[in-house]
Amino acid sequence: MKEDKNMEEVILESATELFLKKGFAATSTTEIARHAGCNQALVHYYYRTKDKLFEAIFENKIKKFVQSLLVGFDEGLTFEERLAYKIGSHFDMLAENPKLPVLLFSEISTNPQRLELFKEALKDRPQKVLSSLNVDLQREIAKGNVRQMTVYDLILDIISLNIIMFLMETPFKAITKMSEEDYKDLLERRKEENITLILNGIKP
Amino acid sequence: MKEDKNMEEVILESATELFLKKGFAATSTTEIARHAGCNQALVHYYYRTKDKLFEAIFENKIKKFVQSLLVGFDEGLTFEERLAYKIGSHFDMLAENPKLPVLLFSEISTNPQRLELFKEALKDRPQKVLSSLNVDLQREIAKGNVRQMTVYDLILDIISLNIIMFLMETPFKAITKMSEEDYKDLLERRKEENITLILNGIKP
DNA sequence: GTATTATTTAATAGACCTATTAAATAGATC
DNA sequence: GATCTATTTAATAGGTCTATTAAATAATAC
Repeated sequence: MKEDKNMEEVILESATELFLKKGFAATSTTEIARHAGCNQALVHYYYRTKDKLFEAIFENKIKKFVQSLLVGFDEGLTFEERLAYKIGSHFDMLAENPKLPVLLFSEISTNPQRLELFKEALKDRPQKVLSSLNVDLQREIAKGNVRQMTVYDLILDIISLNIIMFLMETPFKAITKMSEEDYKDLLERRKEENITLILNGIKP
Repeated sequence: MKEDKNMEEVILESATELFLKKGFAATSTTEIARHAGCNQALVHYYYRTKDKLFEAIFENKIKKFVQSLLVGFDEGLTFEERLAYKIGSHFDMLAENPKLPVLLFSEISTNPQRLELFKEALKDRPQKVLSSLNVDLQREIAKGNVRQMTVYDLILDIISLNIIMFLMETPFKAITKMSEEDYKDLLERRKEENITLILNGIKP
Protein backbone atom coordinates (compact mmCIF):
# COMPACT_ATOMS: atom_id res chain seq x y z
CA MET A 1 0.00 0.00 0.00
CA LYS A 2 0.96 3.65 0.25
CA GLU A 3 4.33 3.75 1.95
CA ASP A 4 4.06 7.28 3.23
CA LYS A 5 1.09 6.59 5.46
CA ASN A 6 1.13 4.72 8.72
CA MET A 7 -0.33 1.27 8.88
CA GLU A 8 -3.25 2.26 11.06
CA GLU A 9 -4.52 4.48 8.28
CA VAL A 10 -3.69 2.05 5.49
CA ILE A 11 -5.70 -0.61 7.28
CA LEU A 12 -8.62 1.76 7.61
CA GLU A 13 -8.52 2.58 3.91
CA SER A 14 -8.24 -1.04 2.90
CA ALA A 15 -11.11 -1.97 5.15
CA THR A 16 -13.25 0.84 3.76
CA GLU A 17 -12.62 -0.29 0.22
CA LEU A 18 -13.34 -3.94 0.94
CA PHE A 19 -16.40 -3.37 3.12
CA LEU A 20 -17.87 -1.17 0.41
CA LYS A 21 -17.07 -3.73 -2.26
CA LYS A 22 -18.07 -6.97 -0.58
CA GLY A 23 -20.08 -6.08 2.49
CA PHE A 24 -19.27 -6.67 6.14
CA ALA A 25 -19.85 -10.42 6.48
CA ALA A 26 -18.03 -11.35 3.29
CA THR A 27 -14.91 -9.38 4.19
CA SER A 28 -12.41 -11.02 6.53
CA THR A 29 -9.77 -9.33 8.64
CA THR A 30 -7.29 -11.65 6.94
CA GLU A 31 -8.23 -10.15 3.60
CA ILE A 32 -8.05 -6.62 4.93
CA ALA A 33 -4.55 -7.31 6.20
CA ARG A 34 -3.46 -8.83 2.89
CA HIS A 35 -4.82 -5.81 1.04
CA ALA A 36 -3.10 -3.43 3.43
CA GLY A 37 0.13 -5.41 3.21
CA CYS A 38 0.49 -6.30 6.86
CA ASN A 39 0.00 -9.14 9.28
CA GLN A 40 -3.57 -10.03 10.17
CA ALA A 41 -2.95 -9.54 13.86
CA LEU A 42 -2.16 -5.91 13.22
CA VAL A 43 -5.72 -5.26 12.16
CA HIS A 44 -6.82 -6.40 15.59
CA TYR A 45 -4.00 -4.57 17.32
CA TYR A 46 -5.28 -1.25 16.03
CA TYR A 47 -9.01 -1.86 16.05
CA ARG A 48 -9.47 -4.81 18.42
CA THR A 49 -12.47 -6.31 16.64
CA LYS A 50 -13.84 -6.41 13.13
CA ASP A 51 -16.99 -4.78 14.44
CA LYS A 52 -15.19 -1.80 15.95
CA LEU A 53 -13.25 -1.39 12.72
CA PHE A 54 -16.49 -1.21 10.81
CA GLU A 55 -17.90 1.32 13.20
CA ALA A 56 -14.78 3.46 13.11
CA ILE A 57 -15.26 3.78 9.38
CA PHE A 58 -18.96 4.36 9.09
CA GLU A 59 -19.61 6.81 11.82
CA ASN A 60 -17.97 9.45 9.65
CA LYS A 61 -19.65 8.37 6.46
CA ILE A 62 -23.11 8.59 7.95
CA LYS A 63 -22.53 12.10 9.20
CA LYS A 64 -21.55 13.27 5.73
CA PHE A 65 -24.54 11.53 4.34
CA VAL A 66 -27.07 13.49 6.33
CA GLN A 67 -25.02 16.66 6.36
CA SER A 68 -25.47 17.01 2.62
CA LEU A 69 -29.17 17.60 3.12
CA LEU A 70 -28.40 20.37 5.55
CA VAL A 71 -26.68 22.68 3.10
CA GLY A 72 -27.31 26.29 3.94
CA PHE A 73 -30.07 28.23 2.29
CA ASP A 74 -29.12 31.38 0.50
CA GLU A 75 -32.02 33.69 1.22
CA GLY A 76 -31.29 35.65 -1.92
CA LEU A 77 -32.59 32.84 -4.08
CA THR A 78 -36.15 31.79 -4.81
CA PHE A 79 -37.63 28.71 -3.19
CA GLU A 80 -37.31 26.80 -6.44
CA GLU A 81 -33.67 27.76 -6.78
CA ARG A 82 -32.91 26.81 -3.20
CA LEU A 83 -34.68 23.48 -3.57
CA ALA A 84 -32.91 22.73 -6.84
CA TYR A 85 -29.60 23.48 -5.16
CA LYS A 86 -30.39 21.18 -2.24
CA ILE A 87 -31.36 18.32 -4.51
CA GLY A 88 -28.21 18.82 -6.54
CA SER A 89 -25.89 18.93 -3.57
CA HIS A 90 -27.42 15.77 -2.16
CA PHE A 91 -26.95 14.10 -5.52
CA ASP A 92 -23.32 15.23 -5.70
CA MET A 93 -22.54 13.84 -2.27
CA LEU A 94 -23.91 10.49 -3.39
CA ALA A 95 -21.86 10.63 -6.57
CA GLU A 96 -18.77 11.00 -4.40
CA ASN A 97 -19.77 7.97 -2.31
CA PRO A 98 -21.55 5.81 -4.84
CA LYS A 99 -21.23 2.54 -2.96
CA LEU A 100 -22.27 3.87 0.41
CA PRO A 101 -26.06 3.56 0.05
CA VAL A 102 -26.07 -0.14 -0.75
CA LEU A 103 -23.78 -0.90 2.15
CA LEU A 104 -25.64 1.22 4.66
CA PHE A 105 -29.05 -0.13 3.71
CA SER A 106 -27.93 -3.73 3.68
CA GLU A 107 -25.95 -3.50 6.89
CA ILE A 108 -28.76 -1.80 8.76
CA SER A 109 -31.38 -4.13 7.39
CA THR A 110 -29.50 -7.33 8.09
CA ASN A 111 -28.17 -6.20 11.43
CA PRO A 112 -30.60 -3.72 13.01
CA GLN A 113 -28.66 -3.60 16.25
CA ARG A 114 -26.08 -1.64 14.27
CA LEU A 115 -28.63 1.17 14.13
CA GLU A 116 -27.52 2.32 17.57
CA LEU A 117 -24.24 3.47 16.10
CA PHE A 118 -26.07 5.25 13.34
CA LYS A 119 -28.49 6.99 15.68
CA GLU A 120 -25.55 8.21 17.71
CA ALA A 121 -23.86 9.54 14.58
CA LEU A 122 -27.01 11.28 13.44
CA LYS A 123 -27.99 12.88 16.72
CA ASP A 124 -30.42 15.70 15.92
CA ARG A 125 -29.33 16.19 12.33
CA PRO A 126 -32.43 14.71 10.70
CA GLN A 127 -34.58 17.00 12.82
CA LYS A 128 -32.56 20.01 11.71
CA VAL A 129 -32.88 19.08 8.06
CA LEU A 130 -36.59 18.63 8.36
CA SER A 131 -37.42 21.71 10.34
CA SER A 132 -35.39 24.14 8.25
CA LEU A 133 -36.87 22.75 5.09
CA ASN A 134 -40.33 22.69 6.58
CA VAL A 135 -40.38 26.43 7.28
CA ASP A 136 -39.60 27.08 3.66
CA LEU A 137 -42.09 24.55 2.37
CA GLN A 138 -45.02 25.70 4.48
CA ARG A 139 -44.48 29.28 3.38
CA GLU A 140 -44.68 28.24 -0.27
CA ILE A 141 -47.77 26.13 0.35
CA ALA A 142 -49.40 29.10 2.06
CA LYS A 143 -48.54 31.26 -0.95
CA GLY A 144 -50.20 28.68 -3.17
CA ASN A 145 -47.00 27.92 -5.08
CA VAL A 146 -46.82 24.33 -3.89
CA ARG A 147 -49.55 21.72 -3.46
CA GLN A 148 -50.46 20.43 -0.01
CA MET A 149 -47.77 17.97 1.12
CA THR A 150 -45.67 17.17 4.17
CA VAL A 151 -41.97 17.84 4.51
CA TYR A 152 -41.50 14.09 4.99
CA ASP A 153 -42.91 13.44 1.57
CA LEU A 154 -40.67 16.03 0.01
CA ILE A 155 -37.52 14.69 1.63
CA LEU A 156 -38.42 11.12 0.72
CA ASP A 157 -39.03 12.20 -2.86
CA ILE A 158 -35.59 13.77 -3.01
CA ILE A 159 -33.78 10.87 -1.39
CA SER A 160 -35.47 8.20 -3.47
CA LEU A 161 -34.93 9.87 -6.81
CA ASN A 162 -31.34 10.73 -6.05
CA ILE A 163 -30.34 7.39 -4.65
CA ILE A 164 -31.60 4.99 -7.29
CA MET A 165 -28.72 5.24 -9.78
CA PHE A 166 -26.24 4.46 -7.05
CA LEU A 167 -28.17 1.46 -5.84
CA MET A 168 -28.50 0.14 -9.36
CA GLU A 169 -25.05 1.08 -10.61
CA THR A 170 -23.67 -2.45 -10.85
CA PRO A 171 -26.68 -4.18 -12.42
CA PHE A 172 -27.38 -1.18 -14.62
CA LYS A 173 -23.89 -1.09 -16.09
CA ALA A 174 -23.86 -4.85 -16.56
CA ILE A 175 -27.19 -4.99 -18.35
CA THR A 176 -26.82 -1.93 -20.55
CA LYS A 177 -23.07 -2.49 -21.15
CA MET A 178 -22.81 1.27 -21.02
CA SER A 179 -19.33 2.80 -21.05
CA GLU A 180 -18.03 4.59 -17.97
CA GLU A 181 -18.14 7.79 -19.99
CA ASP A 182 -21.79 7.36 -20.97
CA TYR A 183 -22.70 6.42 -17.44
CA LYS A 184 -21.21 9.66 -16.16
CA ASP A 185 -23.32 11.55 -18.69
CA LEU A 186 -26.41 9.64 -17.68
CA LEU A 187 -25.79 10.59 -14.04
CA GLU A 188 -25.70 14.26 -15.01
CA ARG A 189 -28.95 13.86 -16.91
CA ARG A 190 -30.58 12.05 -14.01
CA LYS A 191 -29.64 14.85 -11.66
CA GLU A 192 -31.46 17.29 -13.90
CA GLU A 193 -34.42 14.94 -14.33
CA ASN A 194 -34.76 14.63 -10.56
CA ILE A 195 -34.79 18.37 -10.12
CA THR A 196 -37.27 18.83 -12.94
CA LEU A 197 -39.58 16.08 -11.73
CA ILE A 198 -39.71 17.42 -8.20
CA LEU A 199 -40.07 21.10 -9.03
CA ASN A 200 -42.78 20.22 -11.51
CA GLY A 201 -44.40 17.56 -9.36
CA ILE A 202 -44.91 19.65 -6.26
CA LYS A 203 -46.86 22.31 -8.09
CA PRO A 204 -50.53 22.60 -7.14
CA MET B 1 -41.49 -26.32 10.98
CA LYS B 2 -44.69 -27.10 9.17
CA GLU B 3 -45.24 -30.83 9.49
CA ASP B 4 -47.44 -31.21 6.45
CA LYS B 5 -44.80 -30.10 3.98
CA ASN B 6 -41.85 -32.10 2.80
CA MET B 7 -38.42 -31.19 3.99
CA GLU B 8 -37.22 -29.99 0.62
CA GLU B 9 -39.79 -27.23 0.69
CA VAL B 10 -39.34 -26.43 4.36
CA ILE B 11 -35.64 -25.97 3.75
CA LEU B 12 -36.37 -23.64 0.86
CA GLU B 13 -38.71 -21.55 2.98
CA SER B 14 -36.29 -21.39 5.87
CA ALA B 15 -33.48 -20.39 3.55
CA THR B 16 -35.62 -17.70 1.96
CA GLU B 17 -36.50 -16.23 5.31
CA LEU B 18 -32.92 -16.25 6.56
CA PHE B 19 -31.32 -14.98 3.37
CA LEU B 20 -33.79 -12.10 3.32
CA LYS B 21 -33.17 -11.34 6.97
CA LYS B 22 -29.40 -11.64 7.20
CA GLY B 23 -28.05 -11.75 3.69
CA PHE B 24 -26.24 -14.53 1.87
CA ALA B 25 -22.81 -14.45 3.50
CA ALA B 26 -24.12 -14.14 7.05
CA THR B 27 -26.46 -17.10 6.73
CA SER B 28 -24.98 -20.59 7.17
CA THR B 29 -26.40 -23.86 5.94
CA THR B 30 -26.16 -25.04 9.55
CA GLU B 31 -28.50 -22.27 10.57
CA ILE B 32 -30.89 -23.01 7.73
CA ALA B 33 -31.03 -26.64 8.81
CA ARG B 34 -31.62 -25.69 12.43
CA HIS B 35 -34.42 -23.36 11.40
CA ALA B 36 -35.96 -26.02 9.17
CA GLY B 37 -35.60 -28.64 11.88
CA CYS B 38 -33.38 -31.08 10.05
CA ASN B 39 -29.82 -32.21 9.78
CA GLN B 40 -27.40 -29.86 8.07
CA ALA B 41 -26.39 -32.49 5.51
CA LEU B 42 -29.95 -32.56 4.24
CA VAL B 43 -29.66 -29.01 3.02
CA HIS B 44 -26.80 -30.13 0.82
CA TYR B 45 -28.56 -33.35 -0.15
CA TYR B 46 -31.39 -31.38 -1.74
CA TYR B 47 -29.54 -28.36 -3.07
CA ARG B 48 -25.91 -29.51 -3.21
CA THR B 49 -24.37 -26.12 -2.48
CA LYS B 50 -25.34 -22.98 -0.63
CA ASP B 51 -24.95 -21.07 -3.87
CA LYS B 52 -27.36 -23.27 -5.81
CA LEU B 53 -29.83 -22.97 -2.95
CA PHE B 54 -29.65 -19.21 -3.19
CA GLU B 55 -30.15 -19.30 -6.92
CA ALA B 56 -33.09 -21.69 -6.66
CA ILE B 57 -34.81 -19.13 -4.51
CA PHE B 58 -34.07 -15.92 -6.29
CA GLU B 59 -34.62 -16.86 -9.86
CA ASN B 60 -38.34 -16.83 -9.12
CA LYS B 61 -38.25 -13.66 -7.09
CA ILE B 62 -36.53 -11.69 -9.78
CA LYS B 63 -39.05 -12.72 -12.38
CA LYS B 64 -41.92 -11.48 -10.24
CA PHE B 65 -40.02 -8.32 -9.65
CA VAL B 66 -39.83 -7.32 -13.28
CA GLN B 67 -43.15 -8.88 -14.20
CA SER B 68 -44.94 -6.34 -12.03
CA LEU B 69 -43.87 -3.59 -14.38
CA LEU B 70 -45.33 -5.51 -17.31
CA VAL B 71 -48.96 -5.42 -16.19
CA GLY B 72 -51.27 -5.21 -19.12
CA PHE B 73 -52.58 -1.94 -20.34
CA ASP B 74 -56.32 -1.56 -20.52
CA GLU B 75 -56.82 0.50 -23.64
CA GLY B 76 -60.13 1.78 -22.30
CA LEU B 77 -58.32 3.96 -19.78
CA THR B 78 -56.52 7.25 -20.30
CA PHE B 79 -52.73 7.39 -20.28
CA GLU B 80 -52.78 8.93 -16.84
CA GLU B 81 -55.01 6.17 -15.51
CA ARG B 82 -52.88 3.45 -17.06
CA LEU B 83 -49.71 4.98 -15.69
CA ALA B 84 -51.22 5.39 -12.23
CA TYR B 85 -52.24 1.74 -12.32
CA LYS B 86 -48.76 0.61 -13.34
CA ILE B 87 -47.11 2.61 -10.58
CA GLY B 88 -49.56 1.21 -8.07
CA SER B 89 -49.13 -2.40 -9.10
CA HIS B 90 -45.37 -2.09 -8.93
CA PHE B 91 -45.69 -0.61 -5.48
CA ASP B 92 -48.01 -3.41 -4.36
CA MET B 93 -45.61 -6.09 -5.55
CA LEU B 94 -42.89 -4.45 -3.49
CA ALA B 95 -45.17 -4.30 -0.47
CA GLU B 96 -45.60 -8.07 -0.75
CA ASN B 97 -41.83 -8.58 -0.89
CA PRO B 98 -40.57 -5.75 1.26
CA LYS B 99 -37.16 -7.24 1.98
CA LEU B 100 -36.36 -8.26 -1.54
CA PRO B 101 -34.91 -4.97 -2.85
CA VAL B 102 -32.24 -4.67 -0.18
CA LEU B 103 -31.14 -8.24 -0.70
CA LEU B 104 -31.07 -8.06 -4.48
CA PHE B 105 -29.18 -4.79 -4.59
CA SER B 106 -26.66 -5.85 -2.00
CA GLU B 107 -26.10 -9.31 -3.46
CA ILE B 108 -25.65 -8.00 -6.97
CA SER B 109 -23.43 -5.15 -5.87
CA THR B 110 -21.17 -7.23 -3.67
CA ASN B 111 -21.08 -10.21 -6.01
CA PRO B 112 -21.52 -9.01 -9.60
CA GLN B 113 -20.86 -12.47 -11.01
CA ARG B 114 -24.27 -13.37 -9.62
CA LEU B 115 -25.70 -11.06 -12.28
CA GLU B 116 -25.53 -13.90 -14.79
CA LEU B 117 -28.31 -15.68 -12.95
CA PHE B 118 -30.33 -12.51 -12.91
CA LYS B 119 -29.84 -11.82 -16.58
CA GLU B 120 -30.99 -15.34 -17.34
CA ALA B 121 -34.08 -14.85 -15.19
CA LEU B 122 -34.88 -11.55 -16.83
CA LYS B 123 -34.36 -12.61 -20.45
CA ASP B 124 -36.15 -10.03 -22.61
CA ARG B 125 -38.55 -8.83 -19.93
CA PRO B 126 -36.93 -5.43 -19.37
CA GLN B 127 -37.07 -4.79 -23.10
CA LYS B 128 -40.77 -5.67 -23.17
CA VAL B 129 -41.52 -3.36 -20.28
CA LEU B 130 -39.69 -0.51 -21.89
CA SER B 131 -41.00 -0.83 -25.41
CA SER B 132 -44.67 -1.19 -24.46
CA LEU B 133 -44.42 1.78 -22.15
CA ASN B 134 -42.44 3.74 -24.70
CA VAL B 135 -45.16 3.54 -27.36
CA ASP B 136 -47.61 5.00 -24.91
CA LEU B 137 -45.22 7.67 -23.70
CA GLN B 138 -44.15 8.90 -27.11
CA ARG B 139 -47.79 9.24 -28.18
CA GLU B 140 -48.49 11.45 -25.20
CA ILE B 141 -45.40 13.55 -25.78
CA ALA B 142 -46.48 14.03 -29.40
CA LYS B 143 -49.88 15.13 -28.18
CA GLY B 144 -48.21 17.65 -25.93
CA ASN B 145 -49.58 16.10 -22.76
CA VAL B 146 -46.17 15.12 -21.45
CA ARG B 147 -42.88 16.99 -21.45
CA GLN B 148 -39.94 15.71 -23.47
CA MET B 149 -38.38 12.76 -21.61
CA THR B 150 -37.09 9.25 -22.28
CA VAL B 151 -38.83 6.07 -21.24
CA TYR B 152 -35.72 5.25 -19.19
CA ASP B 153 -36.23 8.36 -17.14
CA LEU B 154 -39.86 7.52 -16.55
CA ILE B 155 -39.16 3.94 -15.46
CA LEU B 156 -36.33 5.06 -13.20
CA ASP B 157 -38.62 7.67 -11.67
CA ILE B 158 -41.19 5.00 -10.90
CA ILE B 159 -38.76 2.46 -9.51
CA SER B 160 -36.91 4.94 -7.35
CA LEU B 161 -39.96 6.49 -5.76
CA ASN B 162 -41.61 3.15 -5.15
CA ILE B 163 -38.61 1.39 -3.74
CA ILE B 164 -37.40 3.85 -1.12
CA MET B 165 -39.76 2.92 1.72
CA PHE B 166 -38.77 -0.71 1.44
CA LEU B 167 -35.09 0.05 1.46
CA MET B 168 -35.49 2.28 4.47
CA GLU B 169 -38.04 0.22 6.34
CA THR B 170 -35.75 -0.93 9.14
CA PRO B 171 -33.98 2.37 9.86
CA PHE B 172 -37.16 4.34 9.32
CA LYS B 173 -39.14 2.33 11.85
CA ALA B 174 -36.31 2.40 14.34
CA ILE B 175 -35.80 6.14 14.14
CA THR B 176 -39.42 7.23 14.07
CA LYS B 177 -40.58 4.50 16.49
CA MET B 178 -43.69 4.36 14.35
CA SER B 179 -46.21 1.61 15.05
CA GLU B 180 -46.75 -1.14 12.50
CA GLU B 181 -50.24 0.27 12.02
CA ASP B 182 -49.01 3.78 11.28
CA TYR B 183 -46.33 2.45 8.99
CA LYS B 184 -48.93 0.64 6.92
CA ASP B 185 -50.86 3.89 6.61
CA LEU B 186 -47.73 5.75 5.63
CA LEU B 187 -47.11 3.22 2.88
CA GLU B 188 -50.56 3.85 1.47
CA ARG B 189 -49.93 7.58 1.55
CA ARG B 190 -46.58 7.16 -0.14
CA LYS B 191 -48.11 5.16 -2.93
CA GLU B 192 -50.48 8.05 -3.62
CA GLU B 193 -47.68 10.60 -3.33
CA ASN B 194 -45.60 8.69 -5.87
CA ILE B 195 -48.46 8.63 -8.34
CA THR B 196 -49.20 12.31 -7.79
CA LEU B 197 -45.59 13.38 -8.08
CA ILE B 198 -45.03 11.50 -11.31
CA LEU B 199 -48.29 12.44 -13.03
CA ASN B 200 -47.72 16.04 -12.04
CA GLY B 201 -44.01 16.01 -12.71
CA ILE B 202 -44.13 14.73 -16.28
CA LYS B 203 -46.42 17.49 -17.44
CA PRO B 204 -44.91 19.93 -19.91
C1' DG C 1 24.43 1.90 23.92
C1' DT C 2 20.96 0.45 26.95
C1' DA C 3 16.26 0.83 28.53
C1' DT C 4 11.61 1.74 27.25
C1' DT C 5 7.86 1.86 24.39
C1' DA C 6 5.49 1.10 20.01
C1' DT C 7 4.85 -1.63 16.05
C1' DT C 8 4.74 -5.89 13.73
C1' DT C 9 4.89 -10.83 13.14
C1' DA C 10 4.41 -15.94 13.86
C1' DA C 11 1.86 -19.23 15.96
C1' DT C 12 -2.10 -20.95 17.55
C1' DA C 13 -6.59 -21.81 20.18
C1' DG C 14 -11.15 -22.45 19.43
C1' DA C 15 -15.09 -21.87 16.86
C1' DC C 16 -17.71 -22.45 12.91
C1' DC C 17 -18.40 -23.35 8.11
C1' DT C 18 -19.14 -26.10 3.68
C1' DA C 19 -19.32 -30.24 1.61
C1' DT C 20 -18.84 -35.20 1.53
C1' DT C 21 -19.24 -40.03 3.01
C1' DA C 22 -21.05 -43.92 5.06
C1' DA C 23 -24.48 -45.64 7.82
C1' DA C 24 -29.27 -45.71 9.58
C1' DT C 25 -34.10 -45.24 8.99
C1' DA C 26 -38.39 -44.98 6.50
C1' DG C 27 -41.32 -45.99 2.35
C1' DA C 28 -42.52 -48.27 -1.60
C1' DT C 29 -42.64 -52.57 -4.46
C1' DC C 30 -42.83 -57.18 -5.35
C1' DG D 1 -41.31 -60.00 4.69
C1' DA D 2 -37.38 -59.21 1.58
C1' DT D 3 -35.57 -55.93 -1.69
C1' DC D 4 -34.92 -51.67 -3.50
C1' DT D 5 -35.05 -46.74 -3.30
C1' DA D 6 -35.51 -42.33 -0.99
C1' DT D 7 -34.76 -39.70 3.00
C1' DT D 8 -32.27 -38.49 6.97
C1' DT D 9 -28.51 -38.55 10.23
C1' DA D 10 -23.80 -38.86 12.42
C1' DA D 11 -19.25 -38.15 11.72
C1' DT D 12 -15.72 -35.86 9.86
C1' DA D 13 -12.21 -33.83 6.54
C1' DG D 14 -10.41 -29.71 5.36
C1' DG D 15 -10.81 -25.05 5.37
C1' DT D 16 -11.24 -20.30 7.05
C1' DC D 17 -12.32 -17.10 10.39
C1' DT D 18 -11.67 -14.07 14.67
C1' DA D 19 -9.11 -13.01 18.39
C1' DT D 20 -5.25 -13.66 21.51
C1' DT D 21 -0.50 -14.43 23.06
C1' DA D 22 4.27 -14.32 23.08
C1' DA D 23 8.13 -13.14 20.66
C1' DA D 24 10.68 -10.17 17.38
C1' DT D 25 11.76 -5.87 15.37
C1' DA D 26 11.81 -0.85 15.04
C1' DA D 27 11.66 3.68 17.11
C1' DT D 28 12.48 6.78 20.86
C1' DA D 29 14.41 8.34 25.05
C1' DC D 30 17.97 8.64 28.30
